[in-house]
Amino acid sequence: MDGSSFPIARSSLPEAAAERLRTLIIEGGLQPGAKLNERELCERLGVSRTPLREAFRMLAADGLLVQLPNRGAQVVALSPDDVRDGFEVMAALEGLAGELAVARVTDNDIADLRALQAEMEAAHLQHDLPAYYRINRIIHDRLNAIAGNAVLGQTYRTLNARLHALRFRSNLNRAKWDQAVAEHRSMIAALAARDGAALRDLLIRHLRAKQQAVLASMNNQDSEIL
Amino acid sequence: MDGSSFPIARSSLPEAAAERLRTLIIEGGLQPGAKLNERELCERLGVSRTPLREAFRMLAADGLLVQLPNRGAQVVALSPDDVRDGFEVMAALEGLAGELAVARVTDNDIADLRALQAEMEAAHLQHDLPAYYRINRIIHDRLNAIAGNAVLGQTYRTLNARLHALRFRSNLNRAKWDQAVAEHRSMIAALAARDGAALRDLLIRHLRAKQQAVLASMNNQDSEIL
DNA sequence: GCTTGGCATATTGTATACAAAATGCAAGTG
DNA sequence: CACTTGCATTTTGTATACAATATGCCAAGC
Repeated sequence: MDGSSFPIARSSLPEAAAERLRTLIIEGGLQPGAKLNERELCERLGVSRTPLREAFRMLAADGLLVQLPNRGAQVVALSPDDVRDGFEVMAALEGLAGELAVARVTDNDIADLRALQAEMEAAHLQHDLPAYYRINRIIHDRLNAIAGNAVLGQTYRTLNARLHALRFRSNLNRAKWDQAVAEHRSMIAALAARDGAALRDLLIRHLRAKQQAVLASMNNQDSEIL
Repeated sequence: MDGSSFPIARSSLPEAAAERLRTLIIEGGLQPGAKLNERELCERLGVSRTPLREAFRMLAADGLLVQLPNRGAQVVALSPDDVRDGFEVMAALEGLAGELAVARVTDNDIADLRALQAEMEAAHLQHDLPAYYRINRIIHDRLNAIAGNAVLGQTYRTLNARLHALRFRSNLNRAKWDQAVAEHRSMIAALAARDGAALRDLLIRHLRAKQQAVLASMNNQDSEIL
């Protein structure tokens, strides 16, 4: 592919519908387990059933929907086992991303990440959880971008979307939050030192901690929400 | 999910069409880069365009097809970069499978794997390459099953299908074949010893070797086919 | 009173008709 | 002669009509 092509990605109706539904599912507009009535959704999205059904197939392949023959589609409701399994795979993927990133990271990348880390620590100091989550996500995405593996990036984003469909509020108490921020600082240090094994290890531990927190909040109704 | 439900999986027309196309792509009935004419495929598969298009969406989500707006679908043609990236992710996934399998493997599992290993070595001695590939695949699938992570299994199978769509004939010469068989023996030993780190390491090396072989055969027209 | 059978309704599944876009070809122009 | 331009044809995109299946309700039987 040379740089002279500018493919206009006029997204088709099925893609647009899928994107809209994806957002609704991840942001909670459609609750886990919710049954999706085709005719009703057609009206809400302003498309006919054919493109909507193609969108369903796409989202089902991503694991955001389950389609039961002759009984329609519903938003996936992840079991604790699904969450455990999903985070285990995420940890392996992020670990790989760390190893690959070490081999390709530039000094500019590290400077960018340090700036993001500073923003994140500021959000942490100000107890600004939404900003923290936002920057956190950007940092992880950036790491994946540095890794430069398209298949990894695609797999990561798909699985991440599925886990986010939980709309989990992990029981992120103060101690865990402090811990997570510290881990991020170590990660950037490992990346700057080009220590792939250490970075992989940190990322896997980081994800395991998140896994434990999410699983705990799934079991505890009264989990501490911060 | 309790064990008392027996959902009859009457596969729908789109699913059946997708399965048929998947087989055609993986086994070479449809060559990489081939343009898929909807009307023609409808006749060949005996379905109308609506379910066929839903099948297209499913396969595109699996990465077996690419769909260009207003220009139809075509079988994916993987670049060397895609292959490199794909095998890197596969290695990470198999490594995880090894680590997880160690924690759950039973003595029966190990006995089964040893029997498969013996079959594989017999195929190797008889230079029966198809049988070798078949048993090899069964062993890797079995390892994933023992790992008991549904998300991992799903991700693994999808990516595996995409890589198999290459219909690669790696330049598997005698030395590499001997090496691969020996590696398999070591893997089973590591599993029997419940040594997760060693098994992970072996699996990753094993996949890296395969990656190199496939990449080499992509570059060399005259690669040694055995 | 609870279950079962059958009917009416609603919903999903598939085929097809129509619309929009791309493709290929031929004629015209510099 | 190469390049463009316009038209006919093909192909894809979307909506809708019809078919098949599931769902819910009510009545009848045990």
